[in-house]
Amino acid sequence: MSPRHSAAEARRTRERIIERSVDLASIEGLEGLTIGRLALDLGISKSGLLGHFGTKEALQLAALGRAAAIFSQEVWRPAADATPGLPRLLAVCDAWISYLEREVFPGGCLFVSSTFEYDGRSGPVRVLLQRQFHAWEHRLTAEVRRAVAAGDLPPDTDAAQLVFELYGVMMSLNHTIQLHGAGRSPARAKAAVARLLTTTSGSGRPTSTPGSPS
Amino acid sequence: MSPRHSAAEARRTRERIIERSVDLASIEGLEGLTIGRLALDLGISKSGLLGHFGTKEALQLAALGRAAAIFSQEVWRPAADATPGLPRLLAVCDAWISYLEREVFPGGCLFVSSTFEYDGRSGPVRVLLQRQFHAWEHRLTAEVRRAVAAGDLPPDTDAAQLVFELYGVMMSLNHTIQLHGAGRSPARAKAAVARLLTTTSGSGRPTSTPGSPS
DNA sequence: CAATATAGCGACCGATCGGTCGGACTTTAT
DNA sequence: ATAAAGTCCGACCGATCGGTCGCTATATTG
Repeated sequence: MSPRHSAAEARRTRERIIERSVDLASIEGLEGLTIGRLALDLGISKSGLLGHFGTKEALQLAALGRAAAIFSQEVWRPAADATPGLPRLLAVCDAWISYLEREVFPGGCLFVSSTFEYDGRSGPVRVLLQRQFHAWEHRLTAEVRRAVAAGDLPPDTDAAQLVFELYGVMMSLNHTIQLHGAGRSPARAKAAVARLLTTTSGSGRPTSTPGSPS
Repeated sequence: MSPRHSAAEARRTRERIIERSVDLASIEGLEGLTIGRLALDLGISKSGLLGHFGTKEALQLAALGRAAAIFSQEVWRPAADATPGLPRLLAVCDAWISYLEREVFPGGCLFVSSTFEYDGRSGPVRVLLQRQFHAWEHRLTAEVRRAVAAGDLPPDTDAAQLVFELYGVMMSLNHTIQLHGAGRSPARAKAAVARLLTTTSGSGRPTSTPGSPS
């Protein structure tokens, strides 16, 4: 049906491969993603699939790149319209929590799981992961600093420290969702973010029960 | 050299296998741990190794059990002598950070990485992981409640929320160490814990730069 | 001492892994 | 029309996977 060997169709095939790879890798891991299984899943041949990338590693890098695009689309873009500084930071965190809650990647955030998969090894995949994390960290830190400059966060705020802790909240959320199911954890994550980013005068006391936990 | 087929020697062999499995699994992952590699590494045969456990899954479960014992030894026991409640909680967090900082498992906390490896699957390994996490969570929560009862934490403290956030700090620390190297992250983790567990009157404001960051 | 149990070994199994190769076929460029 | 480029396939490769099956050698039991 239809031309199956045109250049345009080839690009579509490549896209399909990458898309499926991202989903599969989030479940089985970047290494657990196998060419044969992927090809069978897509109804194409192993060699036809591999012809698009050459090696499995190239496919992994492509999948990671696509995952970054999806993450950016899901977490950063919804907050792009918010005013820079604290409002955008809050919007990012909301989108981030929603992204984890909706399980955009069926097996949990691909970056986090890939990091734990590749933390002991070396090679291009690990390097790309490091760069991606660093970039995201940089984006967040810059936003925190903007919030500080705007006076929405205390002037002595340690931006890197705040980002470190925000990360922790999101990783705890991701972990809980994947292992135990969502449950109350999204609400907990929201509460934690609020406590980290909201400097209501008087009480910054941590972890007290919120009024309405929904 | 020496009797190599005695029952006592067999137990020692089994121990050696499990110990090595824990280390290898923390680097390569529970699934990436392969029988052949492990046997070669220990200088024994594949079949001789597998004879002790029957299946790879049994070996994985044994490794997870051993990892739990090590974790308990490293994180819980140093705090066992502290008085229950907040002091013990602080001691646990200190030991926890130290455990991550010293990289007791060379590839990072085995439980965390295993969770991300198995979160999409099912079977005995995942079930054991769930139980182990639940047990640890329970331990921590009980300690938080004890601290609340003793008046060392505010009476309206949400214990589960606090544990959720402590988890996040430790996971962020683990992640940072494994991906970027330790650097300032242990200090950040300590600051985060202090902010979560210390209720100095007046300022509970988050993430301000500490006086001496070492 | 004889009988039994078992630790460990070497050879081997089917399955699957990532990857290669040559050709069939279609599109595109000339 | 013809040549060049490119997509995709089926067959195949060596390596490795988890696991099985006798077998030997030793330790334990009676």
